[in-house]
Amino acid sequence: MKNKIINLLEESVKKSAEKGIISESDLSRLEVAVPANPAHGDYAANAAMILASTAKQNPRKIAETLLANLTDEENILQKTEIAGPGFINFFIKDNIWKNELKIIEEKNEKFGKLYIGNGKKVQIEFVSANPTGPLHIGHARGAVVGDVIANMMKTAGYDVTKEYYINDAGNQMSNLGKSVLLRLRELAGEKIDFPQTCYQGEYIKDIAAQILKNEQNKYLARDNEDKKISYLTDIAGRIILEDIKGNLKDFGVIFDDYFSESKLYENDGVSKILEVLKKSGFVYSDGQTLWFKTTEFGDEKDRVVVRKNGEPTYFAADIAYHQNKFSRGFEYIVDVWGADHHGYIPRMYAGIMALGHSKDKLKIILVQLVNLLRAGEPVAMSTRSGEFVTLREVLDEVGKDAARYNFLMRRSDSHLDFDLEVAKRQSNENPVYYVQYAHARICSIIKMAAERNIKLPSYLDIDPALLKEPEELALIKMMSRYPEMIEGAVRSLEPHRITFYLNEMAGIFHSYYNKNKVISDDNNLTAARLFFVKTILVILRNALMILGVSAPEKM
RNA sequence: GCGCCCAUGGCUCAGCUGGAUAGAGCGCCAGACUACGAAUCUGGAUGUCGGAGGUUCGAAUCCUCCUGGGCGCACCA
Repeated sequence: MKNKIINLLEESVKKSAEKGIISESDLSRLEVAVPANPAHGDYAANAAMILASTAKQNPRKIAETLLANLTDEENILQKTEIAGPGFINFFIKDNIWKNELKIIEEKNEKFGKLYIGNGKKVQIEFVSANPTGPLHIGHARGAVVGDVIANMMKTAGYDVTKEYYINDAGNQMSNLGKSVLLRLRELAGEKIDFPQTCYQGEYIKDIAAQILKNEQNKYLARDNEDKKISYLTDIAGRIILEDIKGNLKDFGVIFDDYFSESKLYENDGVSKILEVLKKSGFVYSDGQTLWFKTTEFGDEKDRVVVRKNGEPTYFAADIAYHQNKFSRGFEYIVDVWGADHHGYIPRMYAGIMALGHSKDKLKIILVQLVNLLRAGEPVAMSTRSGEFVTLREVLDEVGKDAARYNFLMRRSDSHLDFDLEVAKRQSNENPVYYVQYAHARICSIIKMAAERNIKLPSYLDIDPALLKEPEELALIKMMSRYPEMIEGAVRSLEPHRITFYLNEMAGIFHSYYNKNKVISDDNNLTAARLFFVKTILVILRNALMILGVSAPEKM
């Protein structure tokens, strides 16, 4: 619908320009938006004000010209008006809006699918937590945001791959092996002074116990320590990664790929990239140390890529990793990071730009930390002490739907209070149930109709003119704009727009439900309303599907 | 010290990339089930959009400075 208005306007601008009445100007700033106040029409355009600055004419006069040259071939406009400083307000005929119901019915689960992605290959990388411990609640938010962004982009016609990057090459990993070794010896009865720098969590003991059971005492002797640690690192890493995968799966997050950092080092992959950068002059040496000139791309200082001891840094691997992504044919890359990594952004951009990739091929989404509460009181979280609430615990306690929905209720770059008590409460404080309840209610109505042998009508069976309640019209417009909402969410990569949309829509529906009976003695009215609520179901389902939240038929 | 991100009713947050009179939810008070599901609905008020300038037809939104919070500033990942 919005596109139709834009087309009408563009035609008019062209026509007016040909006639020389106005000088055609940049149309890229042309904006058609839904006004906050419904009295200002279904859509409003700022075209006249935009053109006024270059044309040096009164915006209202330009608006008049544009309207005079507007040809509404499809006859969709009820009226237009010029308002305020030069807005053009468009009022669309009710029957045109109602026509959208037919489209929703026909497209059904495909309603809201877009083609703006055009099959473009996109990779979205998220979570990517080191397999040194279980996922905690902070990872959960990133997991949902990444997953839903992926779903949105798929809906919009992108060819999306979800990837988890495993940092399994650093010394945090060998620290894991060391922690396990020490706990093993402790379990075997030795008195161990367990260092602060090691992983404190209980899960380390569990893993140690498991290994001890399988392999008895072969780690007790003090020989070949490095070898033992490396072996234990490998085993523990695998156990933890399997646990992570299981948790993510139960959270509804399934990755297409798990990409191991160590793979980057195969065939000297990392050094080869550094060699390339050296040749192009972005990498220079300072004694044994290799530096990357990230300052050339706006970073505060240059960054080390190979340490004095000859080992490449994490950053070096990350450059190679991103090059690898491009080499695999991804045309657009989305990284979802914790907000505490924001200082890393200029470096990452420098990395890809030095390798000849345009900056706009990479988009980094920052997800702010989660403030965990229980009944309003902060829950102590400390990774060092091993005290944290895991994703598993959140899932067990509040459930997948409530957890996911709660993480999607704010923009990802703003802090989120997550209250475990509120999230599991089945009450009006919990929007997920508000939306799901609307869905279950409609299912219930449809079931009731079936029990009374009332056929579920299709658009051709009903008289759309009977849908004339204010809530009906509001919902019809809102549903028609669903694809526009999705498009906005995709362009801005903002999943929270979907939850806000759903809350609003469920609100209008509940209000409508309380005022009006769907099933009544009036057969024609019943048919019209049954069909109408059926289309609401379509939108709710499609949107919840993108969020990875279930649409229950009863609750 | 330098850099990035925030600051919107009592609380938690939206505000469609600069638009018209700034919106929800929670909480508070008072009401609505012999009616398709009360996990619902109806009504009631609260704002110098942290402060001060600037940009223009127009600013919560963009620029500068200040105040107050969060986070970064490794040859860690």
